[in-house]
Amino acid sequence: MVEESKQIFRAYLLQQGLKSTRQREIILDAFLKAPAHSSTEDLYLKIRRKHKNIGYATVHRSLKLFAECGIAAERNFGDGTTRYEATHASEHHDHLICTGCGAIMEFEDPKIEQLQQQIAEKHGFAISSHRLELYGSCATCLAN
Amino acid sequence: MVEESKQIFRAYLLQQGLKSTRQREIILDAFLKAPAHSSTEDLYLKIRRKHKNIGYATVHRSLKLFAECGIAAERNFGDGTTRYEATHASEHHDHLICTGCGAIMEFEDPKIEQLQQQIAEKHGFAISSHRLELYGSCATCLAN
DNA sequence: GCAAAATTGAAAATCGTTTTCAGCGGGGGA
DNA sequence: TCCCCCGCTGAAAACGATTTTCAATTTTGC
Repeated sequence: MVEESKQIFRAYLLQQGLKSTRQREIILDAFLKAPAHSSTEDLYLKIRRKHKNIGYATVHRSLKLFAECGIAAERNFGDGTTRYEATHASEHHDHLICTGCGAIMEFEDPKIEQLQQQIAEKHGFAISSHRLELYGSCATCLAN
Repeated sequence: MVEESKQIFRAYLLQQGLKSTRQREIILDAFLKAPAHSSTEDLYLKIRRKHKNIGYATVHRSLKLFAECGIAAERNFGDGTTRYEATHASEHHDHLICTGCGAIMEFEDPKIEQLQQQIAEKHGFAISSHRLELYGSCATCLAN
């Protein structure tokens, strides 16, 4: 899956007349290894540890590129920072977010997707994407 | 419904030891009359037309208060600005957002809510709120 | 009315994000 | 291979929305 993402990204660069650079490879590697839902800052700090000369702006620009070519998805859970998630061709999924400890869990439900489709049709609407987030307390936080 | 919201707000102020002021009443009035999904800026400019001496910060602070006491809900549709929506004890609803013209439509679907509940239970999770947004093209934009 | 405490408005600070710009570097063509 | 064009980079500055600061003002309980 990681290799596939890399190939998609490289193909995208080629197709768009963009260049393959050392930095982009480093950032791509770091991104694909990082935990899902990392922020630009998270990733920047992580990369910074090994590569002192890579700038925040470059990390930011690379993440935008990843999102453009489809190997990453931007997420926004309302805490003011944008997070990125590798999509590596996986099924779409939604999120459960614990407002107590900040834990983020993923789930998918075809039935909900299907109902969304029906609602859109009823409004003459063509869905291109959606977001569904459930906020509350996770099992661990409930136990305390 | 408007009256009910006003009473909830006033009760909240009292309960929290906060003060009822001319500005808060003006902003509350304007908020309850404004279109759903107005931004702080929208509301500020609207109020500014009649009350030249009410500051942006006060509008902002009041909206936060409205959200705190439950008569308003913060929304964030990914365009970088926070929008507020009067809840006046209405049923919960979700949003269809047209990425072409920016139109925002509302819908509700008890079946989806129910499925969400089931998913949460499966993960030992207690939902306190959720958001569901469908992005795409509205009927009008599709016709063009 | 008085005093204590909260509120206000303007301005400044802050936060994450995005752009600028001068120098660097990739890679196609000679 | 060597150029050269043009995209890329990093640091810093710009940006836009949000939040805080602070001195003056207003509200509220007594």
